[in-house]
Amino acid sequence: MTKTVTKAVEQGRAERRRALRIGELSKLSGVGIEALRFYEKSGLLDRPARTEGGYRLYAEETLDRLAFIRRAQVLGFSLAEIKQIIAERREGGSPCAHVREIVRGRLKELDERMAEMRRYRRELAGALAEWDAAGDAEGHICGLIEGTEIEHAPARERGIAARRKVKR
Amino acid sequence: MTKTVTKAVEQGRAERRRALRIGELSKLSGVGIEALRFYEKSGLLDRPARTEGGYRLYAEETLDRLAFIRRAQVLGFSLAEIKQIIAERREGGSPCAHVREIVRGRLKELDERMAEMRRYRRELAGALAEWDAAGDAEGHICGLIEGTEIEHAPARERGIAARRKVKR
DNA sequence: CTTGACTCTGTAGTCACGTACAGGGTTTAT
DNA sequence: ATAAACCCTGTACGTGACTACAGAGTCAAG
Repeated sequence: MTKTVTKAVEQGRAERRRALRIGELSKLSGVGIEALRFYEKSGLLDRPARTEGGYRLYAEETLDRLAFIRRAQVLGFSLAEIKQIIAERREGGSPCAHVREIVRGRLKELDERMAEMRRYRRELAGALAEWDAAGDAEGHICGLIEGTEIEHAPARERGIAARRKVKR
Repeated sequence: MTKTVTKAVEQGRAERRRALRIGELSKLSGVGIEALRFYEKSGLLDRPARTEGGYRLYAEETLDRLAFIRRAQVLGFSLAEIKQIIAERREGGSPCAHVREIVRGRLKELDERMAEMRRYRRELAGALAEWDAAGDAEGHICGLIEGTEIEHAPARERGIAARRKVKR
């Protein structure tokens, strides 16, 4: 164990200031401990060094990696995509072409989705106004909804895993 | 069994043209069989009549109900909300006040979300343009992502279960 | 009366992204 | 040397809206 500690210290001096244990990394990065382990299991984080006792020892670079992951997530990339990007990078290629492709697709999706949302907003607001004016009639569940045209709901709505629940 | 069949036929003549079996209802409504059973279990569809053998026999009104559900879904209501609306209606009250409330909330959410999406779009498109101009540098995974400001991602992103995966 | 299409119940699995234990072992400060 | 604080693995749970399946029973046509 002294050996490992020494190694960690050497690293701390020579290569990096210090190795982080999972709790420190969690605090510094804002990513929960469980999530860190989950990322490791999912291949988003490399398996870190360990102490003799089995504790994970992260290099400080991991903070950069995590920042990358968070940013990419905020940009709407799924963990699977992020993983792929990282893997491409590791294989020496520049993943940016791929990233660019994804981004272009995302932009297109986004535009479609925003158009749809505008339509939807119009519908909702229109229905609301109408209802305000007319009051509720009998014999149906709610005219507000029943009166809404549906005109064959757009087929999409898949693949925009984007921007869900990236906390903080 | 003759009794039930007779009842079904009476219904077919007197009240409604015919009772639908689950497969027919599924085809006519476009809602999968399993989903229909799931809706029943979730309280979105009333328990239908049954043949002696236990087959579900749906009144044609069920099509209206399903259309209602689909429309509400397209409008961004969750199944839980839809269920509540239907329940309120059954209890004699007009759910429209409640619906209106939900709709108002939805509109607000929607506006926020659209604003966020516009921001996001700008970020993405900006990053893309920048990348196109600058080419890729070394030493990082992808400047496209790494260069993106993150400025503390918006806290929201919850409660807009809206418009996900309403198929067809 | 038999065949094949249909339907039944109940349980389990899917997706994405984690969170929450339980039941241990390790490190560190005193 | 001991207690507090930390960490380990593995599994199960949570969401929302379904989908899949197994194994059994029912219905309509020929």
